[in-house]
Amino acid sequence: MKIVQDEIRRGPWTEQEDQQLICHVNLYGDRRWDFIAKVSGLNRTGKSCRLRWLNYLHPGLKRGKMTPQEEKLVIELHSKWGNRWSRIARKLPGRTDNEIKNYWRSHMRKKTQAKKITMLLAASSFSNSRSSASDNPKLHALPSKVSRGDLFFDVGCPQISASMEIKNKERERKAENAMDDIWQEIALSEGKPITPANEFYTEDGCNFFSPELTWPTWEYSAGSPWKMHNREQKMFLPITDLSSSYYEDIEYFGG
DNA sequence: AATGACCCCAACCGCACATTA
DNA sequence: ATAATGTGCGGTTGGGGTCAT
Repeated sequence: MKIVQDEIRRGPWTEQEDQQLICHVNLYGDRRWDFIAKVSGLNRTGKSCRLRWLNYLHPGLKRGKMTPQEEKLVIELHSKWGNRWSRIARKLPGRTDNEIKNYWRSHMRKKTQAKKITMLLAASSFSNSRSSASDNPKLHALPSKVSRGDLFFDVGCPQISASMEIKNKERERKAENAMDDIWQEIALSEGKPITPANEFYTEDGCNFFSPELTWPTWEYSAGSPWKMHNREQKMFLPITDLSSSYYEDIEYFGG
């Protein structure tokens, strides 16, 4: 006889699933995700539960737009550490690695594109004032939609904008997806070469304005079925007496 | 108003590493 | 010592929302 297992659920979480997960994390702590996935009755994988908790349900999360300070810090830290999103996230209280990663991809790319345009325009007008933008193969390679309202600055050149309505958008999109290109572009636009992420790394060297992220963690009492691993202990700074008002005490944020 | 293009972000995947049995 | 299991991380994808035409 074949045991038919309930199919593992995927995709967006419902309000009810969220409540169930919160309830069980409160009971068992935010570790043993496979266990939580099983006992909660959620037909989700442990990984999925962990991700939902860390990226969405965690009480310490900060929602909303990145502040200019946060943006600056992300840029600074990324120049030091590269795509070490989780490490960068630890320096931004309430922000997740996923959030920073997404932010970087969307916002930094736009910023880079905008910079590239100004550089190309400057180069174009300097090197060859006779040729039009449409003659310039480099300008053909520019993204077709750079003048959206949320761009970091206004390109402000209607002739160029018109010339940028390029036909082969598919090719551009694929090119844009290459993360390495983005880093190269950023390095170029900043006028400095890319350096290995670890080269300048010191844990102390990044105290800009944010204090070390202190994620709330769970008390592991003697009676608790869970024990914190050495690795995990290292991940969290000591926090005293969270037991009484775990959620209420979680507030940081900013400077 | 309809449609297509694009952006944002939640969620997934695969891999690597740590821990446990 | 090692296989199995659990967790963390970086990269990628897909769907919904928004904007431009």
